[in-house]
Amino acid sequence: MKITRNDVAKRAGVSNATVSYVLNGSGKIKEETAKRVWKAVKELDYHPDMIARSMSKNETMQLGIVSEDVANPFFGEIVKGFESAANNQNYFVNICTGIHKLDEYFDNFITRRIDGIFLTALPHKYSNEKLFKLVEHGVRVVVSGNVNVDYRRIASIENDHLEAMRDAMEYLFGLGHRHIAYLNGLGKEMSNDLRYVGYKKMVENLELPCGYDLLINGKYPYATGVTEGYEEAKKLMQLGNKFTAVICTNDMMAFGAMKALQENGLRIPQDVSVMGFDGIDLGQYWHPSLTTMATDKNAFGKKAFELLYASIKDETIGYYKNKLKLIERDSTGICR
Amino acid sequence: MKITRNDVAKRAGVSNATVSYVLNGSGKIKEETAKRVWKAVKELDYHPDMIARSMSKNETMQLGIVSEDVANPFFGEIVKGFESAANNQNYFVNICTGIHKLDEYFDNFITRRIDGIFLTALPHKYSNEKLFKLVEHGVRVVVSGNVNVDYRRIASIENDHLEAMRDAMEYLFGLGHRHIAYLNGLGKEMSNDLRYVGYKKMVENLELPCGYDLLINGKYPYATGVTEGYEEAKKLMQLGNKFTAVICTNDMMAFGAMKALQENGLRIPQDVSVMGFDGIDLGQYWHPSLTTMATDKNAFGKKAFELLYASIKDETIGYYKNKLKLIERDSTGICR
DNA sequence: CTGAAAGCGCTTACAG
DNA sequence: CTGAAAGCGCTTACAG
Repeated sequence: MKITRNDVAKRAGVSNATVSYVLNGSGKIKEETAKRVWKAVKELDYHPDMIARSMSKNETMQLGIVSEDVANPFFGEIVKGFESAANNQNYFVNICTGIHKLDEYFDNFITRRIDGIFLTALPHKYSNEKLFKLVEHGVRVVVSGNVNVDYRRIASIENDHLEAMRDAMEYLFGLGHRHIAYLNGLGKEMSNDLRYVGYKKMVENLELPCGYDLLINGKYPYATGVTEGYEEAKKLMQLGNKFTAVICTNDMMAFGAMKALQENGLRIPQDVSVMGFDGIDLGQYWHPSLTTMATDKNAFGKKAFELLYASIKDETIGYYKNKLKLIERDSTGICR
Repeated sequence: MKITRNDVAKRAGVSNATVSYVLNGSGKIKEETAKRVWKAVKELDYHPDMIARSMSKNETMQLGIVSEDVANPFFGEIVKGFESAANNQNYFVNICTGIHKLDEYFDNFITRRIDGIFLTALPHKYSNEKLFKLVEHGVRVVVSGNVNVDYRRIASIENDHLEAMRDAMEYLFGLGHRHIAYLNGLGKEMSNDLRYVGYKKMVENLELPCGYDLLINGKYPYATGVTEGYEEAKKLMQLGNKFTAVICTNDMMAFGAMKALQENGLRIPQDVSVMGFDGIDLGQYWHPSLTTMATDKNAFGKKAFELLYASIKDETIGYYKNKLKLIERDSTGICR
């Protein structure tokens, strides 16, 4: 038989309500009564029932995090930062990999009365309409990677990819590079990634002679794994245009790209410089180690939770723009 | 105002119970009545409340998966396989990173009435006693990586590391290697990892002249990231003993080890062969690509779910031993 | 084939 | 300072 509050109450010789007050620290209960209650709890090995609590409190203390790709260490680190901060406030977090249609997840969040979610999936996977529906049903949302959402209605946290791309391009420019390629993890039609936008802008600003000839788009809608980096680098080489540096949408792609370039006898960085985005740990062990625009992933996840928490507690719709930092390593060098 | 079953019932002109029967497909309801109910559901945009359902059904349809290190792609893939299979049976899965003390999580599982968990964390993080307590409280468990647990009481799934290590050693032996090092991700005191046991056994069986001189233990209790591989390889070199091949506890460690070896001017595989365990995708893009003992991660995760499901549905305590497969790539070669 | 009603285990205003 | 009781939104035997 399951031990309930009633059992505890009986054993402690008090009422149901008193047990609640003691356990939740609400109400003022005589210390001596409280002691009896705690004693009964221990003796019976009583575990409160959160389901029943959720029922009456109308909050579940559960949060969801929808992440595009848990197998990418980049997201893994963010998730850790988020979860750690959430646990400190007694939230339990559900991680959803987004393999299935997100619509199903969204319905699940409503049906399970999840208090809030952190949504890092790409916008093409869901409609903003669905997002608002979620909010209407009482699920708080913090979004990342969706430039089209109205940030006055939905809290959001973004990497400042525009600025980061500018820094990356200026860095390579400073090393003498004028033929800089960009391997885009997104399909052609997806113009909502600011790295893409930033790249095109910087090609103009720096008046690069290559123009857009070195821009390789990926699979629609989105694929940024090692494999894609490898394949896009192959495509770039097949084009036959001159290039001396390659920027990739993320580090994983950069790993794949390096592999392809090396297989073709190109030395890094002597013949071609390569850089990525994200700053995952692995980059420093790659051969050669990877220059990258790094995000402080732990802080990012923590900040995401804080925005969500603020949204739950006092309806605050926050917005946070995260700055990336250049980490210079061995995969980039002076243009010869 | 929240829309409930009562609202639907009223609108459809039926009772509360009838709505339940229709939505759950239980009971025999006239088709024409059912239609009215579904119509009302649509019109009101009604979402059933799982919390209330859990309350009366005494099942939450939530599963937990406790994974040592979500940032390692190896676990990420397993998680995906598990989650995918679970979703097909309408389960929702919570992924727990195990950053905090697992005891807290365990209490959480009870308190939240999680139907079952897949526990892949290392045994030193929890006591078997705690595990049994979980089961007593109605939480089903499938465990992995705990050789000490009684597999007649707790369902489990294990990689056949003993056999895999034998295959790995015989493979290297066949290439002519007689001085084979093992970089162990676990601390000295942890003898419950079968790779470690298998290594020592094979050193004996093959009568390797190196004996145990090339066995490097890791940090207590457990650390198998790139960094550890790097550091242990350094230690190995400092020892000054002759070695021509290196086996690592997992692929991530192998990456770090390769880096350290290369930094010391050793060529892979010309001067030293390196292999890992796991078979993560990244291995094929490394430079040189990594020879490894691979697990079918998706299948592993799926199987884990099936064991858990069987345990929930009909109290079956299953056991499954997973076979690894040698993937030969460029990081290993004939001993010169 | 359908409805009235008890029950799941908590919380919390309201009395006292 | 403590208790009796209503309520949270479902499910499901039991009647009819």
